[in-house]
Amino acid sequence: MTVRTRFAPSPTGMLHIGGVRTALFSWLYAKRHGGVFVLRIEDTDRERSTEEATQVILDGMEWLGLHADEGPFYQTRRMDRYREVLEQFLASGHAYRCYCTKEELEAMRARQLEAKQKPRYDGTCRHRTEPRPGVDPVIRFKNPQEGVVIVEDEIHGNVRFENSELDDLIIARSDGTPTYNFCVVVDDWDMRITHVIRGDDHLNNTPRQINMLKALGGTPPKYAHVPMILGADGAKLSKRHGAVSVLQYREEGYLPEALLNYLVRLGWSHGDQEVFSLEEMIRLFDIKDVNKAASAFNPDKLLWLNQQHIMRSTPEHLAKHLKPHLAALGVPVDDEEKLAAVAKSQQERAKTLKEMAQNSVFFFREPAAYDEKAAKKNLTAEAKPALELVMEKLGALETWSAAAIHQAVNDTATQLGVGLGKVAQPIRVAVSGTSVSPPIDVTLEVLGREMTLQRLKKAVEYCGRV
RNA sequence: GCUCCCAUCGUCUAGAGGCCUAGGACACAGCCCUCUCAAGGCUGGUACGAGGGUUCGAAUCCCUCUGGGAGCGCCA
Repeated sequence: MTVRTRFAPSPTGMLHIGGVRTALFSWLYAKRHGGVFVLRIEDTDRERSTEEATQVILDGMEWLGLHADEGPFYQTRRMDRYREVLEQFLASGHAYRCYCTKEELEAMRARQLEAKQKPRYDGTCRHRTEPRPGVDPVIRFKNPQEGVVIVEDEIHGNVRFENSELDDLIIARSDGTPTYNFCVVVDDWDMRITHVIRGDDHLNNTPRQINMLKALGGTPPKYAHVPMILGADGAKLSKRHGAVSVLQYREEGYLPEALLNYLVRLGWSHGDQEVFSLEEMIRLFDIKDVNKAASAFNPDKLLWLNQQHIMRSTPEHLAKHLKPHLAALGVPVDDEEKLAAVAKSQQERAKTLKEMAQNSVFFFREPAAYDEKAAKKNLTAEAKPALELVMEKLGALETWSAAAIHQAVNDTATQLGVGLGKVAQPIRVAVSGTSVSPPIDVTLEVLGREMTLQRLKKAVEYCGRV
């Protein structure tokens, strides 16, 4: 049987890393088993669902590369099917119309809470035969009152629920629209989902869903309820630490594979390995190995992993992702070859693409001004002779290569009887405007002879002025 | 309140009875390397929530407690 998994977010809030992780687990599981990954948008709550949130889900999945093999399906377009099953349940006696008013329900709830009981519907309308005038009924599922439901969970093992703990849940509102738990069951069955991988906040819903599925004549899929992600402070994920739109991570300069790597390691591991390529994740990941306990989101480790992935990337891959960040800084680049060379020179010293872009602007545009401290320390009268000499040597170079540049810089230091730093640092400030850049030979090579000499000339003049 | 879930360094985790004087990673501190920043290397501190069992032996199995989380909506 082909493995079929699904990711079924509701577009009521922003897609954040918690959702992305369950999506990733489902996607990985499908890929690993040569299965099918389905995307379904659960938008039955017309009040709270937004176009914007739907778009974030679609864009986020696209950016991360978690492509759906089927879908996106929208629940709002499946209303006819839900109505059909509703009628079927009503006809077969698996469901009934309930005429209890909201006020009555609230009163019942208050009484039960008062008596320190679990609030639940008491089944008043189970045997009602006549409609109640003036009340638009809801439809309730007639849950079995005896016996147990065993949820066979890939992560938690068998979890046992007494049917006597469950009540008759509402599956259609008084306006006739179906509710979440019901739609999920119909959809998962219709879409022939074999593995339901979702947050463990749904574990308690599962026995009801299994009961409805059985009423539908279906057989339960495999379940895997994955632990939730907590904020860095160990509390529930909030906007302060990670509960932001996934797209935020793109803006901040994270590589999609780095975010995925971070997320896959939350609650899952493979020996001591920390860095995983996408291929390794697919090959090594198994839902059975996922931990049961919730885990806290650690931005520092995500940052470190991003750097690891940047270091391991090909310059071309980096260039592709770096480009929009440079553009955002007002530096549109069309020289792909130079962009790749820049990325290569920076990939060992940037934790994010945003940072890389900021530190790479000087390769394309002359700095408006020198960093004050850097200039004061390095563009001094003492540095002037070094800059003049190295400028002369660089100008005379036959080939403009890192090796040749390295030689020229070294020779300058030797000739002047000073350390390499006394020559390299002033050059660095001269060309980049700051005291930080890739190794000076590489920097100059990528920058090109023309811009190098031009900026050195300016620096020499600057040294003369102070 | 009731039901269900969970519990190893600050954080992510390894550990499926002896290999554990508990390993790795992030972060932190120090040192080395060094043209800057990084990267890399080395060193260091910090953890099995508590109490009972079972066993020759328990982080690992069982029970109780404690602590945390989820669900109990005409939300998803």
